[in-house]
Amino acid sequence: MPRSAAKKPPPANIALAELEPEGLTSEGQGWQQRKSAQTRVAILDAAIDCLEKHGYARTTTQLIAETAGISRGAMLHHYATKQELIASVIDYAFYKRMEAFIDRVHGLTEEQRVHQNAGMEVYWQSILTREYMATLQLSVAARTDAELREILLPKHRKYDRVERETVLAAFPEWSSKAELFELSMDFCIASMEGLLLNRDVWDDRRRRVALRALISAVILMIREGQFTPPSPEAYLPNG
Amino acid sequence: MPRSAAKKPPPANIALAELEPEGLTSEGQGWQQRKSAQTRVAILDAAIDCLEKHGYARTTTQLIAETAGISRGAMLHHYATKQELIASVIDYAFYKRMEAFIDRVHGLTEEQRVHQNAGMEVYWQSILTREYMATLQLSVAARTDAELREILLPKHRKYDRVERETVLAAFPEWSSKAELFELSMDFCIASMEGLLLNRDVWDDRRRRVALRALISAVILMIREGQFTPPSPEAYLPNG
DNA sequence: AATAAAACCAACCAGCTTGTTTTTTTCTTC
DNA sequence: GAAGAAAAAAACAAGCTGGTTGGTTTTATT
Repeated sequence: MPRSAAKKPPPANIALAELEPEGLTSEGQGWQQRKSAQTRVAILDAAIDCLEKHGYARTTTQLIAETAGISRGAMLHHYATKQELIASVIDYAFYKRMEAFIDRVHGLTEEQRVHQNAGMEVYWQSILTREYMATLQLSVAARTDAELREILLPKHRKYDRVERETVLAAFPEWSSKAELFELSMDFCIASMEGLLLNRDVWDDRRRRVALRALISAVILMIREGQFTPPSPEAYLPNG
Repeated sequence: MPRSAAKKPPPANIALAELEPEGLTSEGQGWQQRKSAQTRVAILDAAIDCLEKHGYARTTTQLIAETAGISRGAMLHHYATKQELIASVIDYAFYKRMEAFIDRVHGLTEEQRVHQNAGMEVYWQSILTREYMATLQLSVAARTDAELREILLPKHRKYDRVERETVLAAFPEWSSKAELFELSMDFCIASMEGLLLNRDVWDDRRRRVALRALISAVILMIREGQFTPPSPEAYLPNG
């Protein structure tokens, strides 16, 4: 029942390499440890599935165990409490998503990567994943759940930095304009998240058009240096 | 304990007027009906509070009743089931938010409204409300809760149309370019929602910069007609 | 081969949530 | 003023969740 264990491509940058989850490599020593790693990966993947399909509130330990194909007791042997499990899920989901992102970027041709701004499309792909949806569910839940927020927020802040480094490492030609690049990233992330949220209520055409507008806006922003608002702070009293 | 009942400004457009919630006017006939309306408003406001502060999953009937300052039995007298209550909350929150939006737009000078694009700032204000947050919580919950989705989705689609009409009615000069205006609205809504979600993890400056970039992008988009992406569909295989 | 440890499983308990039912209070109306 | 309806409160029943506990199988060690 355990799913295929995580592959091991060489970590693409230092910041990400440090975050590689432990105890999940199925190449280790004894049969027991290998089995244990497989089970853990199965549990984490099951948890991501549950988070994506049922949201944080309905992701019960029972449901995760069923999805993973093991008993609840077995699961609680590997992750004593739900908090512990969720913490591991956060790390696992982020690492897996970044890994996939890097893989996809490496799959681009130089032409696509530099001149066709395909990076944004790849990033959008990384947002359409189970892993990202699971993370988003946790983020929203954390907003109203102090306990979860205490676990998630520090990790989120750290991963925010690592994500910047990772993306910048994948597009080294922007290193000289790091600040502008990161502003564009922020803008891009926020907009794509919002787009993702409206997926259900908008039709396909509408989403496509909005996404195209977004990508165009970012390209323009990054080309021109920045937009020049007519009266910068005039209509931004608070927020 | 019941809060101040809803004021009654003349509805600003037809589509919105049809949606005015019933049974909430505290000017009606007998004392009992007035009291009943006050209690209902108190319950709905309490529910919005709870949704914003605790999320959908933790918004229990018990908690709503406590927040409203009444017993749970009293609440279930007015709204027999939780579904019924939530359905009313959706209507109430949307109507209240649109009402406030219209009020704020009417409060703008012609200079602000037309030449300074203050409409977007006003819209951002309407997103920073308890009502919007409560709605957002419901939206996210509905994604993984079939029962809730059946209640929310049709309302959401309807309100999406009404919102377009309402905003367009507030900015009639755009009627001739309705399609472009609505595309800009979509883009604006998605981006602001995403921005709202990242409120906790980003610092104040970062949010401000991203918001400014967003507003600038929309202004540019609406001025230039549309952005011209280098290769429109090239990097949009799916999504 | 025997002991220790890891992995796994099943049952239980306390707390909470929702919806129903019953009772009490308050207001309307004849 | 009294009967009846509406509103509010309280008590009850059934189901689910998370964490704990005790027991069983499998693997590692000596």
